[in-house]
Amino acid sequence: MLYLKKYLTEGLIQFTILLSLIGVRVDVDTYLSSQLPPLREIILGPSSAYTQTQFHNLRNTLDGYGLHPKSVDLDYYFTARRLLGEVRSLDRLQVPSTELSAWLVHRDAEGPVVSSPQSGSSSGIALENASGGLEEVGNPEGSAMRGNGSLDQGYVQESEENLGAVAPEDSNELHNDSRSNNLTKEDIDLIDILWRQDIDLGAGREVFDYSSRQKEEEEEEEEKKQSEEEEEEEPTGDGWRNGLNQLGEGPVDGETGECIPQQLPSLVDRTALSLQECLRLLEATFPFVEETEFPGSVFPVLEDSSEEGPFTSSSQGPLLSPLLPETDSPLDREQQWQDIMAIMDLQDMEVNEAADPSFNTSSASSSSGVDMGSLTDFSLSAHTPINQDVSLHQASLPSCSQDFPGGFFNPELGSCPMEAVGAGPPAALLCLSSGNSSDVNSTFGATNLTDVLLPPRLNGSSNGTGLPDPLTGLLEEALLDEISLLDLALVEGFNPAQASRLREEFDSDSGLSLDSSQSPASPSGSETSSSSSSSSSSSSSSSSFSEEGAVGYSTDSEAVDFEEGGAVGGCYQPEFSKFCRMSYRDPSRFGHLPQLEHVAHNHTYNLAPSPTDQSPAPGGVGKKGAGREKQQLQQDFLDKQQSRDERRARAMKIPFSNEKIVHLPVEEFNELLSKHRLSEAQLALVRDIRRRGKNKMAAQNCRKRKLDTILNLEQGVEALRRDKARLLREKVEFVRSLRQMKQKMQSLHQEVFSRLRDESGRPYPAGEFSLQYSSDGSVLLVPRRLCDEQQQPSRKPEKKQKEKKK
DNA sequence: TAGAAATGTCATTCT
DNA sequence: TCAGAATGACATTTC
Repeated sequence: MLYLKKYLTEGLIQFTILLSLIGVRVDVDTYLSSQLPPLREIILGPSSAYTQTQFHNLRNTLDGYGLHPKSVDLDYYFTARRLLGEVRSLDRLQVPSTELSAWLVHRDAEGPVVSSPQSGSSSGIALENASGGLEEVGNPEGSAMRGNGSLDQGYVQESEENLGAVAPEDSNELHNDSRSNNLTKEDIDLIDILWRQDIDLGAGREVFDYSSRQKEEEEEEEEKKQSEEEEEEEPTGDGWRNGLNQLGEGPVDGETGECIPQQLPSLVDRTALSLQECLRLLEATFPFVEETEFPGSVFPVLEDSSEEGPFTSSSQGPLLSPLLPETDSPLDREQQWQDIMAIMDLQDMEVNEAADPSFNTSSASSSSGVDMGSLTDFSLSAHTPINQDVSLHQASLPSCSQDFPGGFFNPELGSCPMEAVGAGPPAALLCLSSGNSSDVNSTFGATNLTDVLLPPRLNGSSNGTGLPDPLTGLLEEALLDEISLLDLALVEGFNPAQASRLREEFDSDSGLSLDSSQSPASPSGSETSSSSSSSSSSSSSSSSFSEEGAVGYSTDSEAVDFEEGGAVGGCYQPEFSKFCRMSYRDPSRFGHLPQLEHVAHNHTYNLAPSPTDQSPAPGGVGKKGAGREKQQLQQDFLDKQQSRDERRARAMKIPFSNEKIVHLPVEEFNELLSKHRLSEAQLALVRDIRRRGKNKMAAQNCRKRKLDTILNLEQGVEALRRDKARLLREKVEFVRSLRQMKQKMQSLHQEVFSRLRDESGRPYPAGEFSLQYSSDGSVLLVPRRLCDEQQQPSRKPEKKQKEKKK
C-alpha cells in the first residue's frame, strides 16, 4: 500500500506539474487554507501522507530550494509559484477570451437566496442542496464554465471579479423575465440568445421552470438516496457501476454489463447527473482522491492510508462515498477506466444522435474559445463532466506549442497522448490531445478549456485509438518517456533520428542491434554478414568463422546449422567468446576518421545466397531428382558457407570442430587429439588448421594494434600541434609584453636622464653619460667611457677563447 | 577493369 | 624446445 501510495502520489505530482506547465492553475493554497483544517493537517501535518511526495522534483525545477516538504511555508511557496506563473504568462501569446460565468441563481421558497455558480461539482451539489436554505456552495472566486442546460434560472455574464458581487436581489427570478435592473442590455440579449438556443436544442421552457424542475430534483434526490443506500449495502463488486446506472445511465445491459443510456428528464438533471457521475467515477477510480468543499480547487488530496484505509470519507456525504473496494492493481483501474470511457461513449453517441448535425458542426468549430457557441454546445457541456475547478481565466491558454515544440503534444504520439485522471473532481478526465483538430495550436490556443480537459470522444470526435490508459501508465510510460527522450534530445544534442534510434534500442530487449536483415545469406537469421560486423560492434565477431578462416571469432550460432551435417563446423561454445574481443572492428571507434567512414565492405563472399534463392522450385518437391538437386544445393551451400579449412576438415573427417581445434588450450587440444585416433594426414591438417587459425587471430590483432598505433599517433600529432600552437601564442604574447616593457624602460630612462642636472645645473649630455642599473635596484650615472672600459675586459677573454678554439 | 579496402595466409621472428 | 604472439608480405575477394 505504501508503494502504491507513493506511486500514485508521484503521478499526481507530475500531473500537477504538467497542469501548471500548460497554464492550468492548481490552487493548492486553497486546499491549504484554514477552511479545511483536516486537509491541511493531512498535507502539512504530522501524518505521513505528505512525506512520500518527492518534492525534490519541484524544488529541483522551481524556486523551492531548501523548502522542507512539511514546512508550513509550502503554501506560500505554492502561492508564489502560482503568481510567478501568472507573471510569466504575461509574455506569452494569449488569445483574448470571453470570460463567461454562469450562475445558478434562485430563491429558495422559504429562505434566502442561494447563489451558486454553475461550476463543476457544485452544480450537482447545489441541486441536491437546493432545498436546504441558504447555502453557498460555489467557489466564491473561481470562475465557472457552465454546463449547457444546467442554467435553470438565468444566465448572468459576469467577469470573474464580479462573480461574488451578485446581489441576491439582483439575481432573483431571472427566468421569469423579471430581470434585474442592474442587468445591461447586453446581458439581456445574451440571456435571450442562450435561452433560444437551449430551446432549439430541445430543452423546452419547462426545463427552466423552477417548480417543475424542483420536482424533478426531488425525484432525483430520492433516487440518489436509494442508490446510495444500496451502495452502502453493497460496496463491493460492481457497485460503482450499478450506482452509475442508477444515477443516470439507466439499466445495465444484461449481456454486456454496460450501462444503457436513457433519456434524461431534463438538461438540468442531465448536467447534474453527469457531474455526479464524474465525481463518482473519479471517486471510484481514485479512492484516495478526496473531494473538498472548494469547487474551485483542483488539487486532489492524498489520503493517509495509515489512518483512513483505502477509502477516504468524503466531505460531501454519500455522494462521494466510496464506491469501489480497494483495487490496487493496475488492471482493476484500467478496467474501471474502460468502463468509464464506455459510459462516456454511450453518452456521446446519445448526444450525437439527438443533436442537430448542424449544431455539431458549430460545436466542432467552437473550440477556439469560450464563446456563445461553446456555451450552447450541447455535446460539450450538456452531458459531459466539465472541469470547472480550473479557473476560467486560467483557461486562456497560451499556445502550448510554444512551450512544447513538437514535444509530447505531438499529434503523432496518438490522438490523446495524455489522458489523466485525478486532476480534481469533478472533471475526471484530462486529454491534452488535439482532439478533433490536428492543429495543436488550435487546441491549446483555445480558451475553451473543455476542449483540453475533455477526452476527444467527448469533444465530438473519436480518436479510434481505443480506451485510454490509466493515469499512471500514461504518465510514466508514454508521457514521461517522451519528455525524457525530448529532454535527452535537447540536452545531449540528439537529432530526431538519433532519438528514434535510441528509442529503438530501448525497445530492444538486448539493447543490441543485431540487424539480421543485413545478412541475406544467413539461413538461420542468426548469422550476420561481414558488413554488419563491420558496422556494428555487437556483431563484430560474427563473420570470420563463417567466411574463410576456421577460427571462432563468432559469438553467434552461425555455423551450428551446418555442423549438424558433419563433424566439423562452428560449434559455438561460450568460452570462445573470450576470443571475440575484436573491438577494432567497431567503426564507431574510428568514427572521427573521415577516411574510414566509407568503409563498409561486405566480405560475405563465402556466404551462400539468400534462403529464397536456395529454395527449390515448388514443383520439384517430392521428386527424387529434385531431392538430389536439393541435396546438392545444400552441399554446395555448405561448401560455400564453410571456410577452406572447414571443408578440408570435413573432407578428412576430422571428428571435432575447427573452433575447438583453434581455440582450445594446448593441453586440452592435445588431450582431444589423444582421444581420437587420427592419421598423420589428419593430424597435420588439424595442426595446420590450428596454426592458421591462431595466425589469423594474430593477424587481426596485429592489424588492430596497427590501427590503434596509427590512431594514437594521429592523436599525438594533434596534441603536439595544439601544444605548438599554444606555445606560439604564448611566445607572441611574451614578445609583445617584452617589447612593451622595453618601450616603457626606454621612456623612463629618457625621462630620468633628462631630469638629471650637474652641479652647475646643466643637463648631462646623452652622448657622454648613461644610466646603469645595478642588481640592487639602484641607478647610477656612469660616463660612457667607463662603460666601454668595463665591457672591454669582458670581451677580451671571449676573443681569447675563440682564438683558442680556432 | 583498375584500384582500394578488408581479410586470409605464409614465413619469420620474438617471447 | 615449443607454443603462441607479432609482423611483414602476399594473395584473395569484394566493392
